[in-house]
Amino acid sequence: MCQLFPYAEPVTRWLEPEQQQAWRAYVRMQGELNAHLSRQMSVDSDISMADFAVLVQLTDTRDERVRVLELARSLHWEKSRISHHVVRMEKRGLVRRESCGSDGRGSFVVLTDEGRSAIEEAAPAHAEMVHKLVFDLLTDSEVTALREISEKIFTRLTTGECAAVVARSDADDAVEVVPQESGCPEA
Amino acid sequence: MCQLFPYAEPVTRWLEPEQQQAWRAYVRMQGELNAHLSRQMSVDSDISMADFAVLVQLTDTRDERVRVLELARSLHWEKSRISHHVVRMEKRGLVRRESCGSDGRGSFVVLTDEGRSAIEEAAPAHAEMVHKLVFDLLTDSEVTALREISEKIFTRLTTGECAAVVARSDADDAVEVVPQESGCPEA
DNA sequence: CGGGAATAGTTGACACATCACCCACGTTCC
DNA sequence: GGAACGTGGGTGATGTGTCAACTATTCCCG
Repeated sequence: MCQLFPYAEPVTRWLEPEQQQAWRAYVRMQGELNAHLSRQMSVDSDISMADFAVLVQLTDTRDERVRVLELARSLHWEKSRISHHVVRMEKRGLVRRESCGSDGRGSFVVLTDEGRSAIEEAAPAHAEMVHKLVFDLLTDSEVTALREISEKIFTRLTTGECAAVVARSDADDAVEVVPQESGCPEA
Repeated sequence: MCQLFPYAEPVTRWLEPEQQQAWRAYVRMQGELNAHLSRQMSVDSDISMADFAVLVQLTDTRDERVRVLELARSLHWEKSRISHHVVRMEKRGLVRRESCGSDGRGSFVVLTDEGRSAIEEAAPAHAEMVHKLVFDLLTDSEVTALREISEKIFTRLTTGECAAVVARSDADDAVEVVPQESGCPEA
């Protein structure tokens, strides 16, 4: 709508006041919540949220071993991020690497005993924190709303055009997206 | 419920299934949304979300100059983070530093012309992105819910015990919080 | 069989956040 | 006036995330 300018000076859609308020509130909350949860976990369990996420994936798997790229996909991380992170976790003894017989390129990430006890120590406090900071405050309908809002946005992010530009596991996988301006034939 | 263990093995409050779903959805969404917005901004405006946040604070101020710690407080950043970041932004010409006459310790961060044009270039695309990824998808009541949920959690985070442990602008400001167990006189 | 193309994963440079310290200046109070 | 303490701000080491480029293997197809 409202293509007022023949030479297409882009009409900016700024946020309405209520949208502004909601957006600012969300951004602030999300930043603080992340910071708080990260700090809490690293203070009383000596692992980071990122470590925790990796360990959760490992414990969720039978055999407690996962291929590196499968890890990347389930966490929505870039493969280089996973690679770096696994190196660091290996140095700290949380995981171990094993080469994959059937595919010479591949390698497994395997949970160590130390890794298992780390997550077992961290999980209860983390769950308690999430309760205290989130679910103890929200009504049932707010919990539902939170899920629905999150799912809508997430779906938007991972399907269609957005996904094409952004959902890439690394630079060399990036699909070359020429915008194409489909609705706008040149003057 | 279920205090089965007389010697108070801490009973973990795990998340209910609906809470689990909501929490997972939120975490995934929040991660992807952050990533997407950051990438979009750095791709088509050559500044980061952090730069953007700083520049917004500067343009919101009369005179376009702000004291460093005031910046830190309004952004809820640690002062060392602001300090490092201002150094980098200064190197790229987005801001300039000026010493403060009335207080020999202090210094101002001042918006440069280059900084102003950077944010003016970045803002419309960012606003459009927020529309496309968030507000175009949500009903009015969902927008309200998002704000309320965010405000509740944020308030929880910045008041009371949480704030004491976590809301610190830097390590040496950290209040030494001895838990004190106020409701629990020693045996 | 041979020669791309895709796949699995690594590496190095850089940007960024945090932590623990540090220093300079200002305030207060004796 | 100066000791003690608070405040404004900076520094360097370290851990982490991203990008771009790279190696090694496997797949596909003629």
